[in-house]
Order: sequence, then structure tokens, then C-alpha cells
Amino acid sequence: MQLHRLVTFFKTIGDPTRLRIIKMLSQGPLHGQAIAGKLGLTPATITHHLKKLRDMNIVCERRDGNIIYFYLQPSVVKHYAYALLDLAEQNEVKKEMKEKAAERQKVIENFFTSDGRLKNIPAQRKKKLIVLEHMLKGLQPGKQYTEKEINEHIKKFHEDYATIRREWIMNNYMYRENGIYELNPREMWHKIDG
Amino acid sequence: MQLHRLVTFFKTIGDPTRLRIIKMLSQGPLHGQAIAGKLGLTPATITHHLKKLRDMNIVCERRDGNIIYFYLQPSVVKHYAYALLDLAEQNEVKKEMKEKAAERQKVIENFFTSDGRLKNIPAQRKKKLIVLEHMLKGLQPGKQYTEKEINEHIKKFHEDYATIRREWIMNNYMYRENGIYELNPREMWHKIDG
DNA sequence: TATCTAATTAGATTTATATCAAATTAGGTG
DNA sequence: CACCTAATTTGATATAAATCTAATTAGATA
Repeated sequence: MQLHRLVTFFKTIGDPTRLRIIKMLSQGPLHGQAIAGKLGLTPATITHHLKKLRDMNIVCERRDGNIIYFYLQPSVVKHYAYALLDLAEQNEVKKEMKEKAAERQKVIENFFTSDGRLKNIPAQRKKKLIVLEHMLKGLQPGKQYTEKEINEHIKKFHEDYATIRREWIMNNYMYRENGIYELNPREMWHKIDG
Repeated sequence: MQLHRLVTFFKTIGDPTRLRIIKMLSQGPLHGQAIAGKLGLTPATITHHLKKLRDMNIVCERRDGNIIYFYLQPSVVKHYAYALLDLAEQNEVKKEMKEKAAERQKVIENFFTSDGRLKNIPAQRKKKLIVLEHMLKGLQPGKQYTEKEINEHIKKFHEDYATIRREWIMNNYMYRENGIYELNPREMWHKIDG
């Protein structure tokens, strides 16, 4: 959603008369004179406001005989309300992601040497998963690997390739079939099924 | 939420400069001069806008040394976004309730005579419940009734008081203890536990 | 077609407000 | 204390917009 549209929308509903019209129409459709009567304003003024509301698709109209009924469009209002929610939450989502990334980075710095080799496998499950995922880098999703290729890859990080390989399988990062290994899709990772 | 506060809030964020400030602050706190620089406006103008944002508690400030950092308050923004959602949904909620009431009324007209007696018990569960609830009118919650009193009450609607009474119990509208009957609270109605 | 009513447009007035330049204040730091 | 910088206040200006009255248009109906 472009900023300009948001501004125009909020400017539109940031007026006592128009917000009262919206509230009234949320109870059901009304025609111009009825609105004017309830608000104690002239029809001309109501037209002025309805034009703005129509321009933003907040209300629509339907003629019935000689009078025109104005309807609120709740879906449009909701749409902007959600956009506002996004704007407010952007902050928190990004902050959370940043914090997680920082935490992962710290674990990696703790358990790998400066030249990128694994010192030891963490005992805490959470940290172990971070370490295991880190070592997946360089393996391509969808590609099939022989056991030897997998072992060679692991040896770049640690001598005990058998343990790492077993952990990868156990934590669902990859699966083996007929001696061939392949990465699982990300959404399956570390969901260990009984 | 009073209308006036909503109007003031939306008027406040219905301005391009202020919405840009909000968007910027959603990425993290900034000080006045930084905001002025990024927007190409003078510090005086930024102060003007920040005052409005502060008045609505959309931002708060914290001094660090010589400069003041301005923080977005996402919870406040979210609060108003939800209020706007409510406003838009009011319509639909009420409409739904109206429709339900109309449906109930139709069922009651179908199954009761014009002088208020039950013609027969509906076969469809949904309609049966409506009919059973209708006949509860006149019984007071919290009051204890003898079986005879219950039967007399039912007879105003239908001769077969035994069936109706059994249905009331089965569908959790009331319970019996030592031959004494009492209405269950509404929230327990027709939750049949195995 | 003539007429009636609801809605809109046009024009005028008044109020609100976004912006800046310049002066002032507030709080640190030498 | 003197000084420095960020923020605020003040006052001026220009623009936007809410409202009204009066005139006009659009549609329906007799």
C-alpha cells in the first residue's frame, strides 16, 4: 500500500462529520437528507463529505425510486485498518527477526573456530539445531548426494561425519533412500515425528 | 472509544509528513535532526509534527546525552487500528444477529399457533432447540421449581409435558436434583456432554 | 411534457494548519 | 561559568477545507 493512499484515507476519516457518517452507515444505508437531518447540516455539506467518502470507496450508492441510498463498504475500511496494523507491527516483526539472527550468530561464533570448523556439538537442543543448520550451507535443495559426498562436505567442518550425518537425518533436515541423500524442504526441518 | 479521540487520531496520521515519520520510526528510534534531514524539512516543522504525535501518544521520547530520541508506540497505533476494525465490522455483526433473530421468529411462527400453543416438536435439531428455548420464557434463572410446577408451565404450550421436560434436561437447559428443577446458565445451553 | 424532490455544483466565508525564519530555551560539556 | 547544540516557541504566510446560501441538475412520476 502506497503511503499516499493511506494518508488520503486517514485524512478522509479524520473529520468528525465524516466519521459520524461512517458510524451511522455502519448501522445500515441512509439517504442524503436523512444524514443531513440527523447531523443538523445542510444537504450541500453532506454531498461535500459523501464525495470524499466515495472517492475513497468508503461508501457506495444505489438509487431506489427518487432517493439515493448510501452504503458503507466495510471491506474497504477493514483493508486500511489492516494496513495500519502492518505499519505498527513492522517494527516488532523486524526487531524479532533481528534478535533471532543475532542469537544464531552468537551461537555460531561460540561453536565454530575463526576458520569455520566446528569445535564440538552443543548439548542444548536449540543450539545444536543452529549448528546443524549452519553446516547445511553449500548443500543444494533438490540435489541428490552419495553418502561419500555428504561425508566429504561434513569433513570441512568436523572429523566425526557419522554423528553429524545421523543428527541431520534424526532432525529431519534430510532423508536417505537407497544410499542416496537429499535435503528436505525447509518447512519439515526439525519436526521429529514419533 | 469515543468518536472524538478517533477523529483526532486519524487527523493526526492523515498527514503525509506525520505518516512518513511514523513509518521511519517503525524501523527504529531517531532524533529530531535526523528526521528533519531525511524529510528535507526544518527542525521547527518536525517539532510541530512531533508535538501532535506525542499528544496522541503515538511517539514518546528519551533523552540520551544531548539528543532526544523519538520512539514509535506500536501498541497505541494498533489500538486505534482495532477500533477502526470494530467500526467497520459493527455493521456485519449486527446484521448477523438480526438475521438470526428473524430466522428464529420464522421458526416460532411456524411451530406455534397464533394463541401461542406448540403444534408439534420439530424434527430438525436446530429448529427443535429454538422451540425449546421459546418455551423457557417465564421461567426464572436461579429459581427452584417442583416437577409439578414445571409440568404446569409446559402445559400452557403443549399437553405432552413429559417429552418437553425430558428434552430440556437432555439439551442442558435445566437440571434435576432430588426432584427439584432449576435452569442452567445460558452459556451451558445445548452443550450436550457425553 | 410539466412538475416535484433529492442531489449536486458554484461561490463566498471562515477556520484550521503546514511550513519557515528567527528568537529562545533546555541540557550537556569544556 | 561560558559555550555549544538540539529542541522548542513565536510570529508570519500560504494553503487546504468545512460550511453555508443560492442556483442548477438529474430522475422519477403524474
